Amino acid sequence: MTLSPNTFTGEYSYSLDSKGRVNIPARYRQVLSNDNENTFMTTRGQDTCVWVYPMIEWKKIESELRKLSSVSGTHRTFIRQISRSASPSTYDKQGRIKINPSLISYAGLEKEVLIVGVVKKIEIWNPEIEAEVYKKNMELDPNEFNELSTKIVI
Amino acid sequence: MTLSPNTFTGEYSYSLDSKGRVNIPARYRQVLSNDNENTFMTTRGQDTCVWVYPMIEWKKIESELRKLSSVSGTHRTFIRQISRSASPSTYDKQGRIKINPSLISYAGLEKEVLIVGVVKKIEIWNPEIEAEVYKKNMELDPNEFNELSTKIVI
DNA sequence: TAAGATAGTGGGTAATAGTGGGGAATTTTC
DNA sequence: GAAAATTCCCCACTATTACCCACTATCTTA
Repeated sequence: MTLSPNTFTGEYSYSLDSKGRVNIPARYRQVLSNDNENTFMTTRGQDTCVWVYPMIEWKKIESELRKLSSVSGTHRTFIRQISRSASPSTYDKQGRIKINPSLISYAGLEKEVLIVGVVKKIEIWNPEIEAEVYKKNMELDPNEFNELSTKIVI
Repeated sequence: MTLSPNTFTGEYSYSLDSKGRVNIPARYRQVLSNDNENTFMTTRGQDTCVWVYPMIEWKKIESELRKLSSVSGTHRTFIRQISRSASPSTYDKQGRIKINPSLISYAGLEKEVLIVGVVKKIEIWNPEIEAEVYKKNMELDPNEFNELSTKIVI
């Protein structure tokens, strides 16, 4: 079926090899539109993980970032955080992209990694860290979630 | 008679086979509109069951999720929780879809499963769990039902 | 009620996906 | 400019998946 292009869902448990490569799940590659030219932008996530954007989606972010004035300190920090670590990566014949050493250490990645599709982008987690973050988030304000879910999930 | 498209009612008792496949009742397949291309999205239900959306219906949720900004931590968590368990499945020549191992274990599914049509989507239950949940819900606050009656007329 | 059509279940096999590693090409460093 | 390091491309192995076929039960129709 023609799934929505450049839209990622589901989670996968894959491995990061000794060369710093991770597989992009086949299903994700299949929904990538051609104009991405098999390329993703990898960058630091807002959470402790690596964010992987299809190139097309990244370009939208770039233009959003351009619009944000650098006047506000928060804005500057935000732009710096997301932009400084961004680096493109094209997947090889086997469907793997390379993750920078600096991103690997930022996200605390080890051999086993958790890949999560979060609609517009892909997250790469150390599964243990994700579990902690998950637990912490569940303790957070459930009202907001309820509100969101009554609006969105049917 | 022509039934409403993508509208599911009635319950069925089917079996989940050793490969994690369940049949979609023939009647449900018959009311599926063509633009679904025989594909469903399977996700974790709010209750202890698997939710199965016709693709068209899921895409509405997806587009709502796309509107949320990843700058908000709550939004990020919300998107992640909905999206991570979602995976598409096209039914085979025999009319079966595949249920992820993680969804099977979440919903506690065993060989015999209960399939319930809940209008916009389909639920897959372990029949024992469903019976418990049903019992518990009946004991719950009848006021909620009264409140519902102001919203919907049967 | 007999025969054909449709529906549900089980399992085998070819194709695909994921993982590891070798070696050529390229870049970096001294 | 040579040695070392890194990157990139390719091949090979294994596990998983998707597709196909077959059997039985049920429903439909004449």
